[in-house]
This record gives sequence, C-alpha cells and structure tokens, in this order.
Amino acid sequence: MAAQADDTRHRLLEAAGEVFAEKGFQAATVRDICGRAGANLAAVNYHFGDKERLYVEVVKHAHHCGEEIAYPQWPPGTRPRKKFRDYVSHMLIRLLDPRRPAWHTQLMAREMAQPSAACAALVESYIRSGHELLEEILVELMPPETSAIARHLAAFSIVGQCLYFRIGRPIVERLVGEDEFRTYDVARLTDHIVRFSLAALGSRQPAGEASQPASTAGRSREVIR
Amino acid sequence: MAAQADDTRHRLLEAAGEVFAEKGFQAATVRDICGRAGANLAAVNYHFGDKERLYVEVVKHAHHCGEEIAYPQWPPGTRPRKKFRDYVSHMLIRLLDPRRPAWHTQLMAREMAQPSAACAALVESYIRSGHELLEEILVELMPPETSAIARHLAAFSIVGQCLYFRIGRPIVERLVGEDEFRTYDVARLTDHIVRFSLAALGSRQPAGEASQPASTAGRSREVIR
DNA sequence: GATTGAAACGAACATTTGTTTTAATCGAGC
DNA sequence: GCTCGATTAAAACAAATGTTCGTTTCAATC
Repeated sequence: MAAQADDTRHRLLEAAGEVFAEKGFQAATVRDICGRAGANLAAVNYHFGDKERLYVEVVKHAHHCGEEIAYPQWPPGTRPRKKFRDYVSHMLIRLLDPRRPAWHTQLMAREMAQPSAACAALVESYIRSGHELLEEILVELMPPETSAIARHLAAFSIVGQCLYFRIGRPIVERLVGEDEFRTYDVARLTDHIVRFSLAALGSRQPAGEASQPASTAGRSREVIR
Repeated sequence: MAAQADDTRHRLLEAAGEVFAEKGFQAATVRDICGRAGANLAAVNYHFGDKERLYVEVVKHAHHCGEEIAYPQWPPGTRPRKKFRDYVSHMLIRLLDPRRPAWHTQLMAREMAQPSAACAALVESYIRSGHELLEEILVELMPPETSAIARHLAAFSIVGQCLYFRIGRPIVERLVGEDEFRTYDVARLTDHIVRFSLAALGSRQPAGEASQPASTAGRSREVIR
C-alpha cells in the first residue's frame, strides 16, 4: 500500500543518510542500509533503482530538511549587527546543535572533501542563497568603498571560522582537550566569532558584553595610521 | 635487489598517496595503486603486508614530506606581526601552492571528515607543534589580559580561515566564479587573512600595504566603544 | 469473488577486490 | 658457474557487494 511504501521509502532515506554520512558512499553497503531501515535487501533497488540514485535522493532529502530551519526574517530597519549575529548564530546552530541530526552536515563535509557531480549542483543551490544573504549584511556592515572582492573574502573568512569548528572538530577537540571543548557551545562560539569578525570588519563591539550592541557606528570607521 | 625494492616501495607510496587522496581508503583499489606504480598486484602485500598498513605508511610518508617545509626560524626580536604574516603565508603555501603535490592536504581533509584511528595520533603529532607556535605568536600579539580560551578561539578562527580556502574550494570557486577564483593566489589570501585577523585581534594594519608593518604598537591598542 | 498491481521477500548471480599461492627472475657471494 | 635469498610476475581464491529474478503478500478495484 502507498502508506507502507512511503514509510519504508522514508525509513530507507533516513537510514541511508546515517550510513552514507558515517561510512561514505563506497564504504556504505546496501545491506547495512536496508538492515537499519528494517527493509529487505532488494528494497533499495525497488524504490530508487540503484545505490547511486538512492544517494542523490538522500542528499536532496537532507537539503529539504535543511530548509526547515529558515533564516530569520528581520523587520526593516534592523541593525546590521543584529542581523550579522543572527546569521552567525543560525549557521552555528545548523552546524553544531546536537539536537539536529548529525548526518546532514557530515554529508556536506564529505561532499566538500570529494564533491560528486550529482551533488555539486545541489550544494550550489543550497549554499548560494545563504551566501548572498551574508553578502547583503556585509554591504551594510563594511565601509562603502569596500570592493566586491574584499567583501567576498570577508564572507569566506566568516564562514570558514564557523565551519572549522564543525569540520575540524576532531582536531580542535584534541588540541584543547575534551574538558575545554565541552564549553565550546553555540552561544560561546557565536559570541567569539561575532566579536572577532566585527572587529576585523572595522566595527567595534562594546568591551563588556557582545550581545547588546550599543552603537550603530562602526560603518565609517577608518583607522588612519 | 635492495635498490629495486626500495624504488618500487617508494613508487607504491607515491601512487597510493594519490589514489587514497583521490578516492578515499575504501574506494581506492590495490589494483589501481599497483597499476599507477607500475608494480605487480602482489607488491602491496609483499612490501606492506596489507592495504591498511600501506595506508598508515602513506600517511607517515606524507607527514615526513610535510616536515620538509619547516616553519621559519626568526631571529630574536622579530616583530610578532612579521611572525604572524610568515605563519599565515607558510600555512597557505602548504595548503594551496599548486607546485606542492596536491594529495598531502587532500588526505588530511579526508581524515578530518572521517578520522581513522591509526591516523589520528599522527595528525595530532603533526598539527600540534604548528598550533603551539601560533599560540606563542598570539601571546605576543593579543592584549596581555587575554584569557587562554580566548586565545585558543582566536587561533582556530585564523586556521579556519586558511583551511576554508582549501577544504571549501569547490564551494568557493562556484560562488565567486572561476575568473575571480583564479585571482585568489597565496599572496592575496595571505594579505586578506593577515589584515582581517590582525584587525580582529585588536591590532591595526597600515591602510595601504600590509606587507611592511610600520609600527610595533597594536598590542595595547584598545578601542573604546 | 476474481483480478490487478504495488510492495516486500528470499535466493541467486556476476562482479569486484583484497589476499594468497606458486612459479619465474635477477643479482650477489662463494 | 652455481646457489641462495630477495623480488617480481601471473594466476587463483575466498569473501563481500550491488544487482536481478521469481515468488508471495495484500489491499484496492471491478
């Protein structure tokens, strides 16, 4: 029946997501996937044709789930700093929040190490919108004479910081020790990256607390020296 | 003969490095490796025992090659900013210089996405020294009251920026287009990351050119608001 | 109530792949 | 010149794996 079919299809997608993220495309076995999904070995070929098309559907599925957490809609007149903080926080939550299923971003990490043709176009359509949103915020945040290239580089510097705490997790954890790493929660990392980046962009946070920007200056800030 | 043996052993290591980096451990086949190395299929098992031990040796080999490009030795009294720029430049060269064999860092990227037990300890011993060097530079570069955690976070922000231009290359290239991406050479990225990070750390670069720091201040620099 | 079609199942197939085995080759030392 | 150990070459093996096939189940439809 349709309900049953959609159910196993869905279970296959979820199970395959886990396994692909855990082992990678090649190392993941159809048997493992079907086993976790509680489905028959032939279910993959029946529902998706073959292993590769299952993989594509998994990525699409992950993409669709990623859309669920949309970027915030700011009322007009929202301070760029507030937008910026929300943006960084949003990205870190998507990357690090343990309540989110882990395999979405893990799959992305894998695609970065070895981009597959089917997935590249999808990653593109998934990432670009967020990237362009960041650029819009940066236009408001950086001095007006900033070149487009400088703005692009700044955007990558910001995304790179966020991503490293996810992709480089095994390294970071080892370097600072488990105890300190446990304190690297979303709030603290948001605070650090926002502070670090705003200073880099020529904006200045109040010395004490970063969550309540007390000024809208920082746009035309140009240091002489 | 010994000379012949060492030769094929070495060819195997090189070829295996390429293939492992390209395909990943599982997807890489012994046949492909031996084919590229111009060696017989049984050569891997003869010289290394099995595929996994070959992999370990490959990583060790890559590690050894990485050591070849050592960090610069600065004479005492060298300005921290100069050290910092050298450090970033050094890291970017290792990551991006097209003259360096590409598979070293690609293997690292793969180990980050899926750290293997054998390699974790090695990555550790490979990375920590460089990380501690960066921390030493940051001690000189950041205000003296900076906490250790804040310094750690800053270090990761810096490394994350560098790494993203390597790991996230397929994404970055797509986002800005091939033409602009071609202009992202080591010199420009060094310049950007150094400028971005020094500003974030509370230090300020001269507005015009970043390669010749004209001041040793920037340590005690604290902007009010 | 017979029929149809989707869905699931179990077994088998063909291929790939790491590994082993066995024979051949080559060079050095007596 | 011959032997012995090290190395290479070719073939074969056994396990794993993606895929396919024939059958069965079961609800919906006529």
